[in-house]
Amino acid sequence: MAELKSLSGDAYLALSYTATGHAYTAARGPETARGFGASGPGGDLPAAPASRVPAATVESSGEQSGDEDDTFERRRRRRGPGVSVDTRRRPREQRSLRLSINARERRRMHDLNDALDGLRAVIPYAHSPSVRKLSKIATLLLAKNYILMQAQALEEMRRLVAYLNQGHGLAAPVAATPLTPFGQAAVYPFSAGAALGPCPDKCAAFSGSPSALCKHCGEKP
DNA sequence: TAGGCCATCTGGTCCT
DNA sequence: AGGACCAGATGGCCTA
Repeated sequence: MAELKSLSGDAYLALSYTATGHAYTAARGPETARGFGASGPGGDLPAAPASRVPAATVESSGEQSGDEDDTFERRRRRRGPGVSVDTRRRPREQRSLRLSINARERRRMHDLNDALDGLRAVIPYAHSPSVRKLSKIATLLLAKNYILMQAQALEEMRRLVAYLNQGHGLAAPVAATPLTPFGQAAVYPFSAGAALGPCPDKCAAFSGSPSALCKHCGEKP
């Protein structure tokens, strides 16, 4: 269960992926080794770590490479002629335009990844070098659930304020459901108190329902 | 080795 | 026309 161990114990408890029922995991290689490096020799082409770059990418990314046309043609043949960038352009112009489009797309994806990194930075899970980075899908799902939890916390807070404004003291219970101060324990998705659940990995401890992200969900404790 | 996750390339579509 | 966005294809790396 390394996937879930890679997160703080309860990080996944509210996580589920019901749309397709797929069991996503957070298992990943050490992301620190990836990163996005400085621009490569091709100008604005980022120097993606060679270890992650497909061979064809390496060839076609280097604008100065003598093999790039071969690679381009190979890919074009593989995919069939299709509609090239602009059939009225000369091949050299086509190639140049294609490279520019590729670079733009690469930048766009890097921006997207930067935004995801920003999201990872603000959602609560164990951030440490020994913990794998959340996958993209896990990041989005966790963020969604975190937002929902925060909204719920806000609502609890409003109820508490309204209650206090009616002249009641803090000593009295606010609602039928017992609340720890400010109701946080009831709404915070990763509280240590939510350690009991049907899943051996405690992933369903908070939501009370098995997480599709946890392979151990449904197993007998 | 299979499965998960990812980066990149590519063609298509829509928008400005 | 050019840029942004999207989805499919491909191949590499990592882990169980």
